[in-house]
Amino acid sequence: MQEVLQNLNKEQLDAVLYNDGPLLLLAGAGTGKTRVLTSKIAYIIKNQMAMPSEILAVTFTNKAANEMKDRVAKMTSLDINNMWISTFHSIAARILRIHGELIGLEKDFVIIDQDEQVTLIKQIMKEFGIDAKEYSPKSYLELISKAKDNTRKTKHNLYLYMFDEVFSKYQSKIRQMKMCDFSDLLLFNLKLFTEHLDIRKYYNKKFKYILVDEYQDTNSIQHKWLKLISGIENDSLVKITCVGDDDQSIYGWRGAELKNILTFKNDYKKAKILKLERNYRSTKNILEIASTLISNNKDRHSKKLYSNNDKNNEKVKIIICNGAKQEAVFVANEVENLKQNFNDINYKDIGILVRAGYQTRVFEDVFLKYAIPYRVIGGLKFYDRKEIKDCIAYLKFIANTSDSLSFERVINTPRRGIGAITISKINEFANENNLDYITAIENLCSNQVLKVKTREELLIFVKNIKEWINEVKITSLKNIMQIILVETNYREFIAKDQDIESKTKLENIEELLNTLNDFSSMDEFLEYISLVSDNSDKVEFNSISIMTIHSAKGLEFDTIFLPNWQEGVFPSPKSVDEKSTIEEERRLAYVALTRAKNRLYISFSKYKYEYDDISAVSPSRFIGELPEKNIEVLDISSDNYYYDNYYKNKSTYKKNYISTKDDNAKTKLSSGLVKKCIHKKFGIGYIKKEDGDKLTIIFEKVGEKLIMKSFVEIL
DNA sequence: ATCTTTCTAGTTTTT
DNA sequence: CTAGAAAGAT
Repeated sequence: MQEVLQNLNKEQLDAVLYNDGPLLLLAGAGTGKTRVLTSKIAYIIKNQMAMPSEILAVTFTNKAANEMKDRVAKMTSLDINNMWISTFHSIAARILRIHGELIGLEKDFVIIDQDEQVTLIKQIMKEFGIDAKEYSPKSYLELISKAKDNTRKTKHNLYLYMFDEVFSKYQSKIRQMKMCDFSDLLLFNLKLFTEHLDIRKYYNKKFKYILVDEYQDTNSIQHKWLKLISGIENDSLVKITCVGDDDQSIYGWRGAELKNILTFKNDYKKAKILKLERNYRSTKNILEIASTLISNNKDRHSKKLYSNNDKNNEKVKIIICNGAKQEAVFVANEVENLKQNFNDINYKDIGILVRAGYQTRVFEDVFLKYAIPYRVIGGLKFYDRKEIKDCIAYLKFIANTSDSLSFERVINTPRRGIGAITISKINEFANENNLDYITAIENLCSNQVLKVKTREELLIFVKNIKEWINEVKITSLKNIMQIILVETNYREFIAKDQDIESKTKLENIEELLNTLNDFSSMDEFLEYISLVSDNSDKVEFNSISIMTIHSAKGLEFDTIFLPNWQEGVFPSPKSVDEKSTIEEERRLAYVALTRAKNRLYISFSKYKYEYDDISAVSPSRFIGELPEKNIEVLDISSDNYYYDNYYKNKSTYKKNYISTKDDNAKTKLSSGLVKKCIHKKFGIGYIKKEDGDKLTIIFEKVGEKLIMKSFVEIL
């Protein structure tokens, strides 16, 4: 028992030991909230206050859930598979798989992904004759999820042409395809719990302790769901522990309601409120600028974070740059400087956090040229790649031949000579007669409506699908995928585009096959990719992490770079008019600042270079809110070392840009390599051997590769 | 039906 | 400038 409680401070210990009723734990950034949660679970189990299966721990991300599982497993050496530690959505899905049929849900419902949602909305807009230029499909989707995620029927302040019609069509279509979107998972849970009291009571009784992470991010459905599953209506001393930090609430745009955490006592009248205020992560300078910044917000619980960390108390650096490119070059150079001057700093200790996804690109460009290893976290996910989606669409269609989205993806990939007209005929016929696609095609082909060639192709397709449907019952997922790939000539279809990307695509497909090995059933796999799959790489290699601030929440790095702190970027222009959203932007800034342990760099540009146009921009208002005594300003905006006429003469710049790096590169260069080159994907390399139009190149990042001459630029 | 070219609109954050 | 969509050509 002692080892579970070891290394906890007084505040943390109090939080772990309080188990008499509802508890709200306000845990500031870096105060060890995950430690408290995991220690609490371990304590409850070791003390035999509950069985592992009687504990429910809810998180927002898979990353958080996995981390919690790992830590609990280490502390208790128990099988964590018995425990309900996962995201809101996974738990909701799990419950629906068991009881969904009671409320008319199919046992094998599929979760719709984002791309599919967009496709579907586009389809519906077309049906209603809504111009996609005038109204974006995304705006409909946004409003739909807003409407769904809000249990209170507040009227939305945004009106869209024919929104109600689009909404109800969307809903009926996804139900027709046996699909649920993310909001549905929780909505159906609410339905289940309200219509079937016995089920609700079963879960109230089953879960003796409920723990909720990042409570400030709950939306109104999740809030209601928690009240139902915890059984608060019948028991004012229900054992629920909610951990959160109102200052880190950054998902308001997704429906999160800050008031859930601010007015916790309204829901749980007997609640105890505890605070964690000792920060173990950051230096005093970092903590002070973060605290000062966030104190400009009005909507918050008051709290005072403090730190005893005196080591390496460098001031926070503000870098004034000329443009986005220069900011990236500065970071690249500074990274190398740090690595040279401090032995304990490595690429993996460095994080670059940006406001929006598109900002990562400049860094990718520059790091590739500098041969600095990096990875973009949360960017393009494995399962979002075209080739992978194609493969999965085949699997999904086999599992559900009413799935129109997978059908449309699959029917003419690879090319079968089935075009838009044939597809819409099939669609129409299927809809009118309420048939699945296979039956619809068979019926259509039995008369003479379609051309002979089209008919032949369609019948082959149908025959294949039927075979695969049978085979999937008797063989492994990997095998069926392999069969599909061979019989559709999918690999050849990919390989015929002879670009370098086709090779990686083929590799991705092999990777998918490997992954399929881990699953015994289709359902399990589909659930995994839509809810559980983590987009972070499994192999953790030593590289700089580049990501959005949103996806950095919960993480920490020795050194953090925060680029592009300009008005018009951060705060995001879409949020400057409303007070509530500007406070959320400030919280986002607070999250960004508090990720840093020892070193923090904030930079901004004086100019933006956009669409071949230059305009002046001003620094973010948040920079003006930082206390001067904790910062140090460095203006490099006129420094040629970083700038080098790039915008006046691209080619000159490119050469200078590489040459500034040459001295470093030479030291890395093993002897015998002569000609230097750049590859779009692999970065800097040295040509070892030339054989006709093929080159053997040793890349700094990825090692030796055989590459076509035309794919590299020789310097 | 498919491949090629011209045009045009555009950058928040995600389970 | 660039991705994606519409129009044009085969």
